[in-house]
Amino acid sequence: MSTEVSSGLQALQGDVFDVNCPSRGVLEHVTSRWGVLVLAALGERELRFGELHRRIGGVSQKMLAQTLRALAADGFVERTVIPAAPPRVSYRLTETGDQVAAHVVGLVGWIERHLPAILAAREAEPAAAAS
Amino acid sequence: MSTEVSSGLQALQGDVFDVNCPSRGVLEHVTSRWGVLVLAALGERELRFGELHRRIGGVSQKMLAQTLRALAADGFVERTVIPAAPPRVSYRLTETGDQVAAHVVGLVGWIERHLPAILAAREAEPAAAAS
DNA sequence: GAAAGTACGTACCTTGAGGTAACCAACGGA
DNA sequence: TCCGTTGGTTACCTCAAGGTACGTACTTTC
Repeated sequence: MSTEVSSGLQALQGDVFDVNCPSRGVLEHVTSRWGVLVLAALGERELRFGELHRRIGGVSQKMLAQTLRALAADGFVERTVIPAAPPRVSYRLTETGDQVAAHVVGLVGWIERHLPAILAAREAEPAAAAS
Repeated sequence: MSTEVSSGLQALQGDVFDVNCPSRGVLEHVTSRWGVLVLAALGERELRFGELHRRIGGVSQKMLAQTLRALAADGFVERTVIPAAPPRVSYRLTETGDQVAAHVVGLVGWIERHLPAILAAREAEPAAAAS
């Protein structure tokens, strides 16, 4: 078990292999379809809502807002409202957000660099590519 | 555009921010709900189907098989059948799989270690935790 | 001889992720 | 005066992710 309180002491860390561990939730926010891309985009620099929307191809405003809310709730992203004529909102990574984003950017970068090799392997193998 | 063939030259790498880039598919296999956990589990050592099933809390046999098929198709996981009485099947990371898994393990490990801090931040903030 | 373990495949059904579209409020510009 | 921009929210609907359950084929164990 993980992060047990019942025994009187907090676990020092989580265990993603445990179904009930709250780390599962955090992991799913971070590795969600749009969560990864938001973190990767904000890993480059601070961005406004519209900029994020344009940067991440295919996101709807709804999902972008929802993803940002989840990441903000976990303390990875900070939301700043610039009180201007049409109020502009800026998003940047927090200190902890910067650390997760570093891992995410590393993963994403690896995939981008090795994409040709992966694609080649796909066609070579007779295995079915589902999902 | 990414991995363009129409112009006569293969792009050297993908771009996850492009909706049509095939890296999106690979990324979603790797960061899928069970994909992350399978890679993390196999990052520790080679495992049989049943062992994976027991290790990863909450997976159904169906999803485990499906996830393994997708990861095998991308060339991250190698399937080995041991021709025994009830044929046993073993799964291990390929060389490229080992590299992605390293990133995934790093990310997962970071989350596990920082879980208490994240949970504390969640409660401190008034933001709504959705999804 | 019945039950259980191993490694799935498949049919069926539910849930929720996620898309579309409309609406809002405030302001600047034509 | 009406339109467009910014950053959303909300309602509605669809489709696929994913769970449950059962079948299979062969073997060991009780």
